[in-house]
Amino acid sequence: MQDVDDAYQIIWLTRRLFRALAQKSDDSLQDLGISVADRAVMEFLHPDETLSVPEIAERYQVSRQHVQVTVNSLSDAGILVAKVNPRHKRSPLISLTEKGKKMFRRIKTRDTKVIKKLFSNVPEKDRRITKKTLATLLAELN
Amino acid sequence: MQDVDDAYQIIWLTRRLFRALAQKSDDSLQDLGISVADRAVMEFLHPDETLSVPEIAERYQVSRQHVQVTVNSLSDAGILVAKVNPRHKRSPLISLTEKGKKMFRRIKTRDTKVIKKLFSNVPEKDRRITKKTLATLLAELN
DNA sequence: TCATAATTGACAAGTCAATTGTCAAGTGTT
DNA sequence: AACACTTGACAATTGACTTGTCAATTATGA
Repeated sequence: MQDVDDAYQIIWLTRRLFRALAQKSDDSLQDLGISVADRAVMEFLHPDETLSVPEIAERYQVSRQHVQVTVNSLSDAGILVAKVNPRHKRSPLISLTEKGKKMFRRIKTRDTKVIKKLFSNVPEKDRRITKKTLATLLAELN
Repeated sequence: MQDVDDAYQIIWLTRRLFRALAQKSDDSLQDLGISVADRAVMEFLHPDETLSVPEIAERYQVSRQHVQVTVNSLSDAGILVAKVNPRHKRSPLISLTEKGKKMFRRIKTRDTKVIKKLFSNVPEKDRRITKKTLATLLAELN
């Protein structure tokens, strides 16, 4: 059962890693008053996407209600703007404000530093294979 | 920035995969009335570990209070037993009951089937590399 | 050995990412 | 015009955690 053993451990490691990453991410975003969910939404809109809430939800693979809440709070904070959607009166198009773009650039710059350090001991080939493997697994699950 | 790009995607994939796995795991455990957290605790005790609550918490990297709650509920369900700890009157040693062992074996058998299928397109070498990469990242974060 | 510090179970309250369900307004289809 | 679908707003709930507090127990170091 050696074959299943590695598989099993990959799954276990995915859990652990997820939690550790979420923790780290959370810490890093704290001073900006941004949650991990907020960050994810911003990512879909950066730098110049213009999407309705249901569209974001679909890409994020999350309920539209959840996205709605975070879009609303980011809008209140002046990070997102809603522009009239010619195709749907009730469902405006959301995009980053200048403030939002600037903030996301800042977030990404910080992340890049951390990620570089995090992956400093992982050779490029291994990164590619890991990426491919995870993508395969994810595809298999959907 | 190609190097950071793969890294970035690995992190993103870890998130996605975690959620997809949690969903799957949840579905699979539903009929047994076991949560993902319950399962994790059972895993640390299977097949014949005997640990106190704080010890489980340390291995799980989770607060002892959280483990306590799930241990209590699993004990109520007859899945775990507490035996007197000669080294600490207030902190009994926890282990799986026969019922608990049987249940975990069942869970693991089911999982193995799913995992085999899930990894059917991932060659052994890639599994090893993925495992190593994730372990490296996790270690780096702690 | 004795005071003080650390560990532990029980209980409580809160957080965070997410879900499901419902309603009424808006849209598209036949 | 009738009907089904989409959407934003609102509400309630879930699951996996956290932090904090209390009182009982155990470890320690002068």
